Amino acid sequence: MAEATRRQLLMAAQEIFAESGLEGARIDAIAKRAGVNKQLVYHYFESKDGLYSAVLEKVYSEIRNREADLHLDALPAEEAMRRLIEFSYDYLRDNRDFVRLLADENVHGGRHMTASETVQQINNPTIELISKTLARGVDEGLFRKGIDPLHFYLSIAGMSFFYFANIHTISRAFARAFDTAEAQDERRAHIVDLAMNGIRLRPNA
Amino acid sequence: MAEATRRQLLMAAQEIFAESGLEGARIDAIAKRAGVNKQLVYHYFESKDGLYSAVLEKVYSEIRNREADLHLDALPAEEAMRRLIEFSYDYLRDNRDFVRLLADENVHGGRHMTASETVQQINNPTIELISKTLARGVDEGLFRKGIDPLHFYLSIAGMSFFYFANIHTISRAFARAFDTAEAQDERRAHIVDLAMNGIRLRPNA
Amino acid sequence: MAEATRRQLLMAAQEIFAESGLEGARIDAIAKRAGVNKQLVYHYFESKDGLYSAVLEKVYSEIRNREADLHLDALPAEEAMRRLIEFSYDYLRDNRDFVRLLADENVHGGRHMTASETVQQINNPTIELISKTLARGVDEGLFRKGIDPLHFYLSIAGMSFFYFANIHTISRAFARAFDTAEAQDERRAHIVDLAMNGIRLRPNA
Amino acid sequence: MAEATRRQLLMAAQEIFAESGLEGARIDAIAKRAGVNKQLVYHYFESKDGLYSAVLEKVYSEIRNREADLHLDALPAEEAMRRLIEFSYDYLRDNRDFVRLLADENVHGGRHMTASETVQQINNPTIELISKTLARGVDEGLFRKGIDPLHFYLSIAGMSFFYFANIHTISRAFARAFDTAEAQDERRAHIVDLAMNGIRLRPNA
DNA sequence: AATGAATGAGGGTTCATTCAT
DNA sequence: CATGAATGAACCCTCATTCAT
Repeated sequence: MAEATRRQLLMAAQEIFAESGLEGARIDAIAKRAGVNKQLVYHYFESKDGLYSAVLEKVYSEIRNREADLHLDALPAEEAMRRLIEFSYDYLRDNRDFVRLLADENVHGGRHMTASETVQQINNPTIELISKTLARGVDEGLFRKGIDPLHFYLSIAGMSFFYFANIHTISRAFARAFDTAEAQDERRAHIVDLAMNGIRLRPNA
Repeated sequence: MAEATRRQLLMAAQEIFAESGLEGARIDAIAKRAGVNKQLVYHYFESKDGLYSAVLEKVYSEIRNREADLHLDALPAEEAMRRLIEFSYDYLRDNRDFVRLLADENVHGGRHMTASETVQQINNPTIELISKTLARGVDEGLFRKGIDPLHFYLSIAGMSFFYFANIHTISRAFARAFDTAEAQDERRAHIVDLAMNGIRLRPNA
Repeated sequence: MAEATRRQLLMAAQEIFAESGLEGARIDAIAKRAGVNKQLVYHYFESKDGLYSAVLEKVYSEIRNREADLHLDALPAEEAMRRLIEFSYDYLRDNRDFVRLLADENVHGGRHMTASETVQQINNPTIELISKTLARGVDEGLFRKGIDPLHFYLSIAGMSFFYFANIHTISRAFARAFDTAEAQDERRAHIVDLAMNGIRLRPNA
Repeated sequence: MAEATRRQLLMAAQEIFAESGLEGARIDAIAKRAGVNKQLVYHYFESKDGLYSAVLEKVYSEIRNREADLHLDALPAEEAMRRLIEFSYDYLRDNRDFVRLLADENVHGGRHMTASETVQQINNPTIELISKTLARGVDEGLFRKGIDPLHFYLSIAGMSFFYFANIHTISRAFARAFDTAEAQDERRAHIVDLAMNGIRLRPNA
């Protein structure tokens, strides 16, 4: 079945690109892991770069569905914001491929995203959500005024992303294991604490 | 002169590895930019990986000297911490090569740092500094208790790093130019604001 | 057709390895003479050494078929042994590639033959044949007792091999042309004479 | 001291050329083993080939002195010839470098010997010696007539040379260790026996 | 006499890609 | 839809050799 083959290739490519980066990945290895002929890569995706772009589209688009499920509107601002931060952390923790692919794409100057429209479709709703939640919090007298939603997004994303993207050098630098569940829970708690207090009008003692 | 040649190579390599990543970089291009013969790479650094490791050592060790110049001990905790955050942001802003090399090294699993001891020698003093400054702030009744210095470091580093490391995808995703001086100043102000309020006992309104 | 390509490569490689030795041979030259792309060497044989091993296997295995055709059992011992010596000389004379490859492989410490089983399968039957023929000659009262078949094989092979393998230095040393048909016939006659009389009970006057 | 340096280089070169062949040998390795600067190779020998030629000259010229010491004239023909055969075997056994260099030089078409006169000066006296000894044996009624001295030399040399030159493939082919002292003594005895009986009028039973 | 620094040519090998079926 | 065979460009690296002192 044609569609199945395409999917196999995409899955294998995601794994291998995440493991080895764009240039480190081998078309042969991808085809082999997908269990199909190498030439099909060209049949379906035109080139290695085409395949890479398709993988990026795929991992990006997978976020959307998840975010939509949050249903934060019904919650109080405090609770909503906390969930948003947690979600943003959890997503990276559970999708390490996404982290690695994003890092790698930036090493390559983001050139595979030029053509893509998916990326914009994804991030802007998130900013909208943050914006609304911040505003609600301000109305409720909980959050400080003047927090830029985009920058706030970059901050919470950054605090999580940095941890997972650079886990190798960080582990080395601090001679500590950061790959355990405990370490990751600790990190999560810190981020939530720092970000929430960073925007609160009256922080927790 | 031998030492000059070595330095030339190292500089050229830093630039090109930062531009293109480990695998994207071409030994030919590095030698050409250094204005020396290609074989000297092997004479001085043994291999491409050896050269890459040497570049990483170099960029890492350059941070140390800078940090030592901060002299934060004499300042009030609030001021000291603000300067530390600013420094950590400014350093990444002014050393984009470092950001890209760090990202790339992590894409490759951090394998070039295994042998290096330089990395540890750099980060631990920073954590010490943060630790002391946090303690002083707590004593002065300014900062909240219980902030983990290592995690706080990861947070402020992450907020800056994410911005510079992923500037390509971010610019694309939000259809905004982040490479201007204004945008960067804005980002800096946000990080300082969020981080400082994140640890303050009584945040600024 | 894949098999044809493989064969072409093997033939070209045999010639060029025999001409220039393992290290003197150029993969480019082999591919060119085979009329195929260089990369196919790696596709079919994995490496230059792999190709070299394959060539050795080939030239070794080609002896077997020939030896089997001798049918010495039906002949009197004297005649059988003479034919065996002649065959061993003629084979080297007519397969100079084999001589050169064997010499070269030994220059390289015989490392390509470690894996091969072909070699043993070839030589042992020959020793068997010599052994039986010597025994028959002893029974017939023609040959001396106590001739070691393996050493006798090494001797007749050596007398022929030395001549062909070192023909360059020999020609130079004795300022004589050894590459003519006459010189070769003379050598053949000498070897047969010396070897046969060496094992006879009553030598020819 | 200049002469000492030259000698060091020659010795190191002999070893390494014998180990690795002309093309396998590295100038760097030779200089290092000699404990001198690489450039001196060019100073003293002009090129790698020049050094190789010098090594060949050296190992060839070392035979001469030895052969002169034999003093076979005073001995009975039988004894003289036996000693000659033994010497020719022993020399190769004790100078494996010579064997390997000779084999290697022939793999390369003997091109380094073109210029040399040493080689001729060495071999011709040997043939003379054999010739005289054979003649004396015929006169004494011990040896057969009509043995060609040059071919006889090639035969005894070949029986020994083949054994030592191809010891790797031979060991492999017959799954026997040929590098032991016992095996070598056995071989020596066989060669003497076969060659002597090959030329005797009445062989030993 | 001797050295360290530097070079150019090319070697084996890899890999994305295309051809032919 | 899928495959096996084949290619060309280039990459890392090696090595004999020369330059400058």
